[in-house]
Amino acid sequence: MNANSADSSDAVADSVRPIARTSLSDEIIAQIIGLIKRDVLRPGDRLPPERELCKRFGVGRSSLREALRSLGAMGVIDGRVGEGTFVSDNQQFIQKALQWGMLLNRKMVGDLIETRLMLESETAFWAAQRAGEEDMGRIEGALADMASALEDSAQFLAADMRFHLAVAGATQNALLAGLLEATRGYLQEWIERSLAEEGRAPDRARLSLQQHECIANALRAGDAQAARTAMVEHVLSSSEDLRAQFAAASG
Amino acid sequence: MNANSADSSDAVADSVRPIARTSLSDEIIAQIIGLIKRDVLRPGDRLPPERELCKRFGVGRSSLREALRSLGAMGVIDGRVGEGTFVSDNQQFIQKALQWGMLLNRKMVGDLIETRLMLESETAFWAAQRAGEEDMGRIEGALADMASALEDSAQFLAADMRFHLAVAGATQNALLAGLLEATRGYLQEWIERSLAEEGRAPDRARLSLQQHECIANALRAGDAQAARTAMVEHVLSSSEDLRAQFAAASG
DNA sequence: GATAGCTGATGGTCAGACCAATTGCAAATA
DNA sequence: TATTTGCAATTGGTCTGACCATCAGCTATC
Repeated sequence: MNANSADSSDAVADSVRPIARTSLSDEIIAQIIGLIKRDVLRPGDRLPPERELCKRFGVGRSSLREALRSLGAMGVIDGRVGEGTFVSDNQQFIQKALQWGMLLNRKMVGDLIETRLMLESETAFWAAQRAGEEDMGRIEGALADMASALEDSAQFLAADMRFHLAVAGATQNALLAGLLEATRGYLQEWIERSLAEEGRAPDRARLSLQQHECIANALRAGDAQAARTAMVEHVLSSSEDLRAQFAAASG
Repeated sequence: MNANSADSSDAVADSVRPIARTSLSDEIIAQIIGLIKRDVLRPGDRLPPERELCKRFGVGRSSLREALRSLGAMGVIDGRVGEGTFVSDNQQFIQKALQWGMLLNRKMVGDLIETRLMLESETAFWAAQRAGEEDMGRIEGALADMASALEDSAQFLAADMRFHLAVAGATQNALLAGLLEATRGYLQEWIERSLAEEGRAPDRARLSLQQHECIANALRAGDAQAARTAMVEHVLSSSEDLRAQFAAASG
């Protein structure tokens, strides 16, 4: 290779960039996401039948279906045979991601317990600063439900979850709320077992309720530090059982 | 509907649950994930050609390809025409999830900046308690690179990122590290602009280096509180520019 | 010894067909 | 009339076989 050709190839390397080689499916994905983003397609909406979408996009059914598959894998859409394909009501990428991660890496459950402490405490911190009346209503509603379900562990747990999700929502940070919801959703299974196998569920529930009241008070007062502290205390105490449960399950 | 049929249908409702109706693709996905989890397939490995996988799984190519598409959407595998399909070296579900979320919801960038503060500070907290010699080596190596690249903002930024990722790795919590890596990866673009358009990059870099040294010292000392505080300070100061940048871009 | 060109392997796409589940309507039934 | 039964259309799921575009590696050429 002589000096001349070397020069020209360097000049080319600086001014030329690889052309985008996107597959048909990827373009379809981009278009559908665009439709959802621009609210042309809303959660719950039904997409046109595949065969019609093929015509509209001008592609074969394989390409279209592969695009739909990708969207489905991310939980963006959801197909039901005989009915149609629907835009998911709740766009939960992060849940999906954790789901996949969990499939591939079981240790991740341990990490999840740990990460949850951080997520919960920080959501409490920010929720205290940002919760509006509506948010507080949801939070205290969940608290009331917990109080009236001390004997019914399933209902108690459901209200418990509502409480935490309401707090997450009050942060006004969708990403944070999504992360919390995802981790919580995954740990829920273990939490259930932990509560069920305990035997002394009512006692446990009473303590939990008390801790939640503490958190709610801090939120209502707008005291971010207190909210975080209360949440840390709660999560730590509830994590103990959880860890034991997990250790037993994975051992 | 008479009383008898009502009774029986209720009895059925209680004891019968919907049978799992998993599609072929989903089973293929499960099997491939199983192979990866059991280390039969390792990151970087090449899968058999599609046509051969079809025979082995005993399915048509559409089903197989839709399965591969799903895995691809989650970043588990990666197909290159003419070469083959490969298991991704880094399994980054969370990155993928954020990527999708970002496509669908632009506000998420704002949330990301906020969430990053929490992630960074908490990783510092845990890293201080768990960093081994190897981790500290990586961290201090990155710090040295930063020091020697004060004038080269691109290199400085790269070393900066290495620093933060090394800290994340030191937590020994893959989930936390993944979350941090994902958020960081996404903000990197904005961080670059923020540094580039500033003009006074070297000054900015010097301050940044100083803050990183502070963090590294706390980590080396195993002082978790100090590490967190130092990280909060650093991220807050660097976030100011970032926020301005983002506000300008989205405004 | 380097280059251009050929060949085979491989992912990407298409078309048409059939299957299975679901819905909705219409006919048969009580 | 009210309920059940049964058929037909719709729709996602799958299969087949074909063709294209791209890439790696080999081969013949200069």
